Amino acid sequence: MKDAKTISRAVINRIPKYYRFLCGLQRNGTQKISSGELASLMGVTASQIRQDFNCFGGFGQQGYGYNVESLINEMSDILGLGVSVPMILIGAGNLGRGIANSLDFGKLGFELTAIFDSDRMFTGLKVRGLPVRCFDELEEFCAVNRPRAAILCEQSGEVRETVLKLTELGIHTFWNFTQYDIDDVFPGITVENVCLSDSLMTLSFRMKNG
Amino acid sequence: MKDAKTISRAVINRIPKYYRFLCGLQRNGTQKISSGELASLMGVTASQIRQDFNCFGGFGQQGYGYNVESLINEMSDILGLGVSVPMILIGAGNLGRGIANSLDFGKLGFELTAIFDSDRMFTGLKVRGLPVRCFDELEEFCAVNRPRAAILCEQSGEVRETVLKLTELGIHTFWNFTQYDIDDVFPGITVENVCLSDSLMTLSFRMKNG
DNA sequence: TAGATTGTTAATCGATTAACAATC
DNA sequence: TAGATTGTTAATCGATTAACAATC
Repeated sequence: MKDAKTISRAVINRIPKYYRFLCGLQRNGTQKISSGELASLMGVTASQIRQDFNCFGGFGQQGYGYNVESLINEMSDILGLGVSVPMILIGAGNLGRGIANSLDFGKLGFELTAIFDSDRMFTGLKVRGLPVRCFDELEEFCAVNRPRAAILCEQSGEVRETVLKLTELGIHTFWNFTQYDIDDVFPGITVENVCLSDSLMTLSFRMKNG
Repeated sequence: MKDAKTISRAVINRIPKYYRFLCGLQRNGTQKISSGELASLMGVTASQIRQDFNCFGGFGQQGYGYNVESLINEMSDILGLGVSVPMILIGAGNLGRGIANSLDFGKLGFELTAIFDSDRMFTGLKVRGLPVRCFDELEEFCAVNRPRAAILCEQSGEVRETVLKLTELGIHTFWNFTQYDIDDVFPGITVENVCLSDSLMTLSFRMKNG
């Protein structure tokens, strides 16, 4: 296996899709698959699949193909899905509640352990069984429970301040749904920006120009 | 301006980000900006900005730079934000409600006109002022109101059937939040897949291997 | 005119695809 | 052994960056 740091973003972004399709195959009872079969199923090239898989090691058997179950296990290990990282949600508005309630964090390598909102209107509201906490509790909660990742769903423009604060409290991984890009703002943090309005604007472009 | 169909996906995906930063500059009262200044603000290269802008036409003035307001207007036109396309939401679960309530569709080139859910438990519930309708009403609603785009937030695996049905009812543009990729499944449709669990898995990988 | 900055061509870089030897 | 399919190298393709002439 290559050093994980050298694997390109393009490859990494494809791994979850492989994982998803392989899980679907397993549910159908498929036990082996060749790169060619998987390629036509997923609408990609067999070359790309073999190149991608070989970033992580030789999972296949020449003349035979890939064993679905062991491939799933490898992918799960690569993605770190078996390691449960405590994660908090910042922002209990519509989008925050929607995300908290709609994902199976346990299957994705995380555990949602707390929800915070600066607006006291939300304090005490139960979201997915967790009480919404006010910001005053943040420091103590982090000291005691040591969350290591945060979902950012704030509406306000205080995102940079929030990230700085959370970084000081030991959180260095951010799943960012706010309007504000935080790539590379602070060295050493890991960020995934999901800008839904950008996504909808590209759809608008493609619909109206396609 | 190049033919829109020849513009690469990489460029299209960057346009909303330019638009977002330019709107921020305008709010600060900035009237002109050079590709170099914008580049350092956004953390990209000036070359890339000039290449991207020139896919759509020469917006700048040599020796001066770009006028922020006219650039915003051009971007808005390119993205089609001024044209309001009627859009419906399929699936009024947690994620569907979160998305319906958290976006300003009017500013993004769409108008949310109806919400449908196959589960009658939701029927009549008001989401963002719109009543959730049952699937029986879908055909008549489309015949009368002619929506042209749909947000897919179903939990079930019936997504392909839903897309086929909507296609027959005149909807060819899909913003897809389900687990099921629908690229190229039906010819002539425009799809933007947003797989949140894929996004979280890539974050898991990068956190745990970075 | 001199300085600045664009628009555009050329060079580089990286990612994808094709080809094929290795091998099960 | 013969057939199939991987792992991996080489070729192609596309996207990004650098360079610079055009021009405001």
